[in-house]
Amino acid sequence: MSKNEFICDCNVIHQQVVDDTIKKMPDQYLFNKVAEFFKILGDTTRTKILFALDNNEMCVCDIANVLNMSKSSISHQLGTLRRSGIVKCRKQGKEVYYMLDDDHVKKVFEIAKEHIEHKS
Amino acid sequence: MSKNEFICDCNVIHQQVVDDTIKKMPDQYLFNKVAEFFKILGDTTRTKILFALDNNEMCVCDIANVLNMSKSSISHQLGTLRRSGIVKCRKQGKEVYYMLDDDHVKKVFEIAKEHIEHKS
DNA sequence: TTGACAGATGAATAGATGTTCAACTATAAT
DNA sequence: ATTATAGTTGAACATCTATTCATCTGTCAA
Repeated sequence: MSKNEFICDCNVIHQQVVDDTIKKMPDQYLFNKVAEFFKILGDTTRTKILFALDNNEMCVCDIANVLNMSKSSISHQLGTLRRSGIVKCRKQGKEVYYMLDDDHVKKVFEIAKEHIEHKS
Repeated sequence: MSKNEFICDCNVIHQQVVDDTIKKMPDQYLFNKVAEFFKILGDTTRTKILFALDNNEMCVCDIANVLNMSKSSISHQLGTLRRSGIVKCRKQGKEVYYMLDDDHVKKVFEIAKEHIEHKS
């Protein structure tokens, strides 16, 4: 595949607007990162976990009980959240305690709630 | 499936924290809505479309050209964004112009960018 | 040392999702 | 009326992803 190959199957109607917009578009990397961030938040299980951790740090078994889901499933999702830098953990004995590692998540949640309340 | 059936396969370790957290959890409906909102934003094509519409309204062909993607693909994604109340459109002749329909989206994007810049 | 339990992890499966393709509607121009 | 173009839409396909299952590690207690 050539770098300059065009996939688009239709004509430009407003050349000026298209050119200006292309000039202003950030690079692919940023879009991927942004979409990745939202994708992480776009799952019911993960949103519940993050909400549960909003006030307290919690161990895996406690989170599993709050959500009434299997330990394994929760552990997988916590791994995803940890690799994304959204939660962090500390080990104490047999247990692993998870907590939020990003103030941005709280803010984003607030705005999402506003959006939903506004639309409904 | 009974309403009271438990799927969780492990013991509660901190009963007080678990009880308090369950009490504070919003209902299923809100979690679904929040996750749905983020899921919509969690796709590179859609994030690009929203960014492109940040300054100007644009017709489908123009957006397709900016992203160098097929008309059909863009139209499908615009449908998704419209059904979620994130963009709206107006028809003029043969063309359909799309624009952002939610101030919350801009705010959420700002915070996402902060998050990414902070982590990298 | 042995048994029990918290947690992690890879493979497998089932369900969700994005793009393509083809067919369709609607509007404008000849 | 006919033709061309903008846009929509449903089906098909390929890819991605969440949960489950089985297995593994590490820590504590007896």
